[in-house]
Amino acid sequence: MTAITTDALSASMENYLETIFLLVRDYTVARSKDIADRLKVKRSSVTGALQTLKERGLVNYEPYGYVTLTETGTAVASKVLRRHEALRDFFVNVLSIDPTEADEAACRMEHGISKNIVNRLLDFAEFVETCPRAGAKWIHGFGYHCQDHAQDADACERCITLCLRDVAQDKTKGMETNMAIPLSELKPGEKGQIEGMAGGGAVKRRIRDMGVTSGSLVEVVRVAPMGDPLDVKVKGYHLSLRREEAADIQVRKVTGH
Amino acid sequence: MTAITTDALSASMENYLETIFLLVRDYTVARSKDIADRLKVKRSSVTGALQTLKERGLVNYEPYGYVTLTETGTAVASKVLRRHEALRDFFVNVLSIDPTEADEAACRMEHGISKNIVNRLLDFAEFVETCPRAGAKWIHGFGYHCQDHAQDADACERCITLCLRDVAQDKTKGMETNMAIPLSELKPGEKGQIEGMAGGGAVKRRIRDMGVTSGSLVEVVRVAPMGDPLDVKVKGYHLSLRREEAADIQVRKVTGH
DNA sequence: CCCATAAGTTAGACGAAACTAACTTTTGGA
DNA sequence: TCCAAAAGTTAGTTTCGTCTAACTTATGGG
Repeated sequence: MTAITTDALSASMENYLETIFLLVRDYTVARSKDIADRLKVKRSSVTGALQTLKERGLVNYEPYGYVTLTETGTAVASKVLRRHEALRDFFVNVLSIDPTEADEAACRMEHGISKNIVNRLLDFAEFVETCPRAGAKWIHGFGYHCQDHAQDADACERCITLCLRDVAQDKTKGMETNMAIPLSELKPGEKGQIEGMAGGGAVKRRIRDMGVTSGSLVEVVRVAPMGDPLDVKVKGYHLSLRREEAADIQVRKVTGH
Repeated sequence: MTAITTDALSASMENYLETIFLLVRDYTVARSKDIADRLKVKRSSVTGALQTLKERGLVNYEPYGYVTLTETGTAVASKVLRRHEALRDFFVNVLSIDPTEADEAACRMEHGISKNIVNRLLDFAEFVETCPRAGAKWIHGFGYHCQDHAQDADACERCITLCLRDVAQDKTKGMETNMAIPLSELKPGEKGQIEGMAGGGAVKRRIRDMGVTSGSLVEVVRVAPMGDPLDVKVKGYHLSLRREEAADIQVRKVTGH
C-alpha cells in the first residue's frame, strides 16, 4: 500500500506542485489557504490534492500542518518551473508579449511541452541574444516590427532605421569597454555571456553537467540581502552560487532589452 | 432546451472538432471509426462527443450517419487548426524540431495558447525569414548551432563559417534573378513575399482583412489536380484561391530551408 | 439476397478534479 | 485564558471524459 505510482502527473497536480514550490521558496512553508488563493480553487480541493501528492511521495504533509516538498517533489516542481519559465521568458523577451499574458499562457502550455522543445526554446532565445552574425540588437527589430500596428511597407523601413541606430549607439558607447568581468559583479536582471571559469571543483562540474560552456548566457536573478548567495539562471536551470564561486566565473555583459 | 452554451470548449472537444475538420477536408465526410482511430479513443467515446458537439451546434450529426461541421463548427475548428499549425511550424521551421515530435507537442499546447501569442509567433517566424537585416539565411545559423551537439566554442565559429558560405552561395547564384512573379507560379511548399496585388475586388479585400500587406509571406500549401484552386497560407490562415486570382498577386520567391 | 462482420450506439461504471455545506482544529487579540 | 474567526478537513455531489460490455444497424462478398 501507499504504492507510489510512477504514472505521469496530471496538469492539475503539476500546478499544485509548482505553486507549493514557489510558496516554499518565498515563505519556507506553504499554507493550504495560499495554495488555494493562487490556484483559484477552494480550500477543500487543496486538501484533496495534498492527499494525492502525499500518496505519491511528493509532499510532506500532515493534516493541519504546513506543507513542504520532498526531495522528489522538489525535483519534479523544478522541472515544471523550468518549462514554465522557458515559455514565459521566450514570450516576453523574444515575442515581446505582455508579462501577465505571457505568464498565464505559459501556465496553460507548460504541461504539454516536451523536454526537447524546452531546450531548443532556451537555446534559441540565447542564440537570438548572442549570435555574432545578427547581434544582440537584432531582436529589437522584431520589437519595432510589433509596435508598428500599421503593417505597411513603411514599417519595415522604420525597423531597419531603428536597428541601425541601435548598432550605431553601441559603437559610440564603445563596445570595446565591454571587458570580461566576474559574474559576481552583475546586478539582478543583468545577463552575461560566459567567457571562462577559473578555479575548478564541484561548482564547475555542476555547471558543466548542465551543458553550460563558454558562450552560454547566465542571468543573475536575485542576490540575497548580504550579497550572498546569488540566484542565477543558466539554460533555464536555477542555481544558487556563493559570491566566492561566482567570482571565479568570467562573463561579458550582454545588454538585453 | 438544446440551449447552445457559449462556454469555452474543452481541450477534448477542440480536438474532436479539429480531427473532424481534417477528415472532412480529405474525405468530405468524417466517420466515427476514423475519428476514434485518430484520437486513440474508443468508438463509444466518439458517439458521446458527437452528441455534445451537436448540442452545441457545431456538427451535423444523426445517429448512424456521416459527420460534417456546421458553419460555426468550421469556424471554430479553423481557429484551433491555426493555433496548431502556428506552433508546429514554429517548432519545425524555427526550432528545427523533428516534425512528429513538433506535431504531438503542438496538439497538447494548442489549447492553452492565446490569440495574441499565436499572431506573434506567426509574425516572428515570418520576420526571421524575411528581415532585411539578418536575412533569410540567418536562421540557418541556429540550425547549425543545434546540429553541433558539442556546444563548445568551436560550434559558434563553425556556425559563422556556414552562414557566410550560405550568403556567398546566394550571391553566386545571383540574387538579382529573383524577380517578382505571380503567386500562381509557385509550386506546393514554396513561399513568396508579397510584392503587390494587381486588380482588386473581393479577394484583395479578403486578404487585406487578414492583415496581409506587401511584405507578408505566402506559402502555397497545395494545388488541386487541375491546377485550380490553390490552397495558400498567409499569417496562418488557410485560403483557397482560384488560379486566376493568384495570378494577380505578385510575389518574390523566398528560399526556405 | 442473406448473413457475417464492421461500424455505431446505449447503458452503466469509474476516476479525476472540482464544488458546497457542515464539521473540526488552530490561533491570536481582548 | 478564552473564544470567535480563520484555516483546514470531511462527506457527499457534480461534471467531464473516458472505458467495457452488450446491443443494434449497415454493408458487401459469396
